[in-house]
Amino acid sequence: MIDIKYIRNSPDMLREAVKNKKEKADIDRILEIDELRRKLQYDFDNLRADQKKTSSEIPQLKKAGKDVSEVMERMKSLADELKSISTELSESGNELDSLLLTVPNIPAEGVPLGGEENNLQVRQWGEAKKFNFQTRDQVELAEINDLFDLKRAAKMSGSGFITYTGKGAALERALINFFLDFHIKKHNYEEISAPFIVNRETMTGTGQLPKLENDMYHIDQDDMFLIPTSEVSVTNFYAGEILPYSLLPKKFASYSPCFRREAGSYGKDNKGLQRVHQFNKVEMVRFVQPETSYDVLDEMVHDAEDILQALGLHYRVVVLATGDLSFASAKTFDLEVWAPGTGKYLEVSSVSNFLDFQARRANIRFRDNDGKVKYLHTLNGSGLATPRSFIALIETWQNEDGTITIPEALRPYLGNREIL
RNA sequence: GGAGAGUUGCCGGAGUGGUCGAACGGGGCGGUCUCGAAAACCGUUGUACGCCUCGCGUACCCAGGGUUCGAAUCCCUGACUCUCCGCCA
Repeated sequence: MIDIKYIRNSPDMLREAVKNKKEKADIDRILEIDELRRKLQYDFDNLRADQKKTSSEIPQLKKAGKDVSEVMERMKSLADELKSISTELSESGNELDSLLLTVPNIPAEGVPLGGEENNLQVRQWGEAKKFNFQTRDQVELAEINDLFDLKRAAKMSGSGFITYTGKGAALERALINFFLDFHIKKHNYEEISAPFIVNRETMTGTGQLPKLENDMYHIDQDDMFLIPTSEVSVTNFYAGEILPYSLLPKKFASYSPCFRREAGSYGKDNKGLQRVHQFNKVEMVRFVQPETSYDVLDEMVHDAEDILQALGLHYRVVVLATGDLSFASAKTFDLEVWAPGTGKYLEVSSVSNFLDFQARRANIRFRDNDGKVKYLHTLNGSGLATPRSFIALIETWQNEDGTITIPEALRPYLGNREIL
């Protein structure tokens, strides 16, 4: 959520942000409603002050044995007037609130303008591996090694679902444990495991709602949602709280399945494990003091990179252009890992700084050193998602005979075997 | 799923229609005392919005409605927590 005062003072900044992010928020209507609401609030406050003052005098008049019928008469009409103003006030308040929820975060300075095509590579690590034999892609490797079964998964759940089998299931579980342990031991994250089903308020807190309602699985009976990422539940862990200064900064690592309808994206890069409705992910979530958030953003990108490096996977780091940035994010880096069999870079991590945007929505504050209550900053990033890491790993570490060498860092999680 | 109890400020906990933003206790902070600390004593201690901005006004006692001139206090609906019973991984 963007501070209404900020919108009031710099509406052009917001018009610009809405345009660059290809959003539809109506800034002019917001300004209009805001002004109306404040006028009504002013009138209401004054009438209310009058009512309270007179009201407190009534018992005294009664005690003194005076006739209060005239005062009562006036109070009655005052009460009527107040009632109608308070109705208008709450109507305009509600409209303002729902309009404010449609305003996206403002892209940070220096973020490239334009759509996906303007995403900018900032660095890369390693290089595309050369093979002296004909490489196979994920699907071929999966068949040879019995790693996953898409047909049978579709039978149970439909297209876009996966069933990992045998060694594939073991490898996937190894990846999850490896990711979690890595962040906990090497980067000092605190492990957390929050619910996978959350309510509407929680989805609104991190900014998925109202915009992305159609992209999420919804449970009608209870009006609950399956989380698309554990960012949602973990960020809302502190919703509505004022955290003591000593608690910050807080860093969580969380494993969860992620559920995405991917409405409208059928046929787009969806071969094998590339784009699925349910996948596993280890997420990093941070609650930090405002002045540190951009440093923390860089740190988190490195935290995610460390994993790819430990697995010996070539990748590049890209800063997202305004049009590719998510609704709530001010600045996002994507990690794209090289998948030699598929012949593409695949997005395996997205690390974002939300500044105080989510904190305002979810009402997460902290008491600063000076005793003042302030909104904190939230960040999160994948570290990492398994399906595409899985693809890059098996394609990068494949051998001529179709077997897969396990990268050393992962061997402790797979019975210390060298070959999967 | 059934029955009951509860939800008040940083915490505990009063308050059942009228100067209640809220007694009292604890904690925190400041001060007196002390070489220093403890004890004791004194003071102070919520968030947000608005305006005629170092002051004043308003809102907030789980949430949303209602009754009333007036509600933390009465009524309705809902959420959550706890206890017991049932069911169950």
